[in-house]
Amino acid sequence: MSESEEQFLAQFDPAALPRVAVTTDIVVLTVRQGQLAVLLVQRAGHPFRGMWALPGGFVEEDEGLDEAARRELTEETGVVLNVPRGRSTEGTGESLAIHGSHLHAHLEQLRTYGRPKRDPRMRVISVAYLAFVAEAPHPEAGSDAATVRYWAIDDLALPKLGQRRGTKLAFDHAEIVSDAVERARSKLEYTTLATAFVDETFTLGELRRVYEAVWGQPLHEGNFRRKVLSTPGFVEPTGSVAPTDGRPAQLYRKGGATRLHPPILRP
Amino acid sequence: MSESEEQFLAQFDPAALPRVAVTTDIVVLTVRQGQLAVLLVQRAGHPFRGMWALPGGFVEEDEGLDEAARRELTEETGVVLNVPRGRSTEGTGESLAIHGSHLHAHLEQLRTYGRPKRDPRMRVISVAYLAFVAEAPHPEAGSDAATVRYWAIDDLALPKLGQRRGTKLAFDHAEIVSDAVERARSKLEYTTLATAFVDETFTLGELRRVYEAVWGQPLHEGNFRRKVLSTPGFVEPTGSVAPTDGRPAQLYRKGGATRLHPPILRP
DNA sequence: ATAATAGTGTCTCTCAGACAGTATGTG
DNA sequence: CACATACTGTCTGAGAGACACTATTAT
Repeated sequence: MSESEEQFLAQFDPAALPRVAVTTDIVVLTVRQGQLAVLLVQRAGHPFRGMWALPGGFVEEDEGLDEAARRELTEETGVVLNVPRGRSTEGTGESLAIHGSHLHAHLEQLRTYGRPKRDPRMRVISVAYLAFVAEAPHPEAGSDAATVRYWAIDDLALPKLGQRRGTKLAFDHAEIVSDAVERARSKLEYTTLATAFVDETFTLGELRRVYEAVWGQPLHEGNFRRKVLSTPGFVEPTGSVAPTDGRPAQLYRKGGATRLHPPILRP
Repeated sequence: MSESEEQFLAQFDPAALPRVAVTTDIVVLTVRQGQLAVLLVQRAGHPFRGMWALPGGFVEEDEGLDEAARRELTEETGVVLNVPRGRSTEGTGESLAIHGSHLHAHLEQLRTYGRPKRDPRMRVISVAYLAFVAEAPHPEAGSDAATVRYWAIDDLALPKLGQRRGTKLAFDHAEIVSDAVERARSKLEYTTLATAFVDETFTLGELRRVYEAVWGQPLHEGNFRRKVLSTPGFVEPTGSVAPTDGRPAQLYRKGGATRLHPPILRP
């Protein structure tokens, strides 16, 4: 009766448990042409062959969840995430490379989806991740996917956001993208993560257009500027300027702050 | 080469995938004696026998994740969650029964933990849930656990919250509880979920003490009252009063609002 | 009476929304 | 020049922090 832990572990039988698979799916969001967009792959194999889906796949034996998300993203889209230093469990900023060129990126866990019949192959639990990246050239397809491209959120059928027309996605990926967009909208209110959508240096106009694309509505330029500059650590001036369609603008880089106190609330 | 989806599914072999188990763990938070507290069970079997842990266990074959969380909670603590109507995928309010007496409750997914060696038995992915319940009598142990009790958060060793002294928890449960507390603190800022910690009718003093317990600092009574009453749909007066240690107080019930605009920010 | 909590009123400061106006580039 | 965008200044109203004061119970 009084069994040791070693004895217990030796006798433990994993085969007695239900057969489940664990996958990760990654929602890579970016802003391009003034619109919020998501990176999708067209499925080369069954199930849902030919339909558009989130990049993702099965988690391997001794692989962390974040690690699996990064690996699948690379395999299917060519997008490479470089982890700066250890601590892979939290949603801290990461650096992203596409075909060698380095950009900002942010990766965090979104939510886990486990409805029993969501995958026709077997019981699959999917841990969804959310990444914010700066605008980048269209990636190339990896080994597991036929085609890769960014889709504007407005061109997808996402019931939760009230968009019923548009391209239908595989599995429950429309729901996942919808949750990701809502998370992104909320994150922009309370954190400085808008800077993850722009290049390393950026103008306040570029930063404002990120907010406008994610929230889907125009912001007042002067008030936005006042708000951003009055929040310590949100952005720091670099001293250089960048040309625009009008007067050249000061360039800024991301500051040390992570959370916005007080937040910038959606209008 | 051009295989039908039926053929593909018939040939699909789940045994080729790594062997993984999926569990749910539930962080039940409540406020008792002015302190934020969490429901823990003392483990009756290996691994971590004798240590305190979150209620939870393996997800079964055709069972949704939310459903598994509720079932494990009941088996280990006697706490029964009644789902009001369908729609079990989102973090909407639910009703909770302990030994027959009904109370409010709220259940939502917290985050998924999947570090490769977090469970010595095998690779285990745990989907953690977060529940807010009103103060209730101590539950009784269920079949799978020796002892059940609420622990004040301040009496646990939670590194992320800066508490290094106190009871150590099994697995990575200290990290999970820490994340849950941070989520709860944040939710009280932006949502009306503080009402999930009190009875169906409550005084503004009781509601304020929820905020004070979760945030760990006193709030200004008059300003809190003004803020809550000026937010439409946060609370509605019932017309009756309740005795206190001083002047009797008006009773309120939860209103229809879910999110707070603008939020009540932590001091 | 005092203690304790509920509830009201008000001053001030910060800050967001609105808007006007100036600055500096391009065609 | 017109046009586009960057940037500055100011008015106003909403709301949070601080504080004083009144109300209603128990002991």
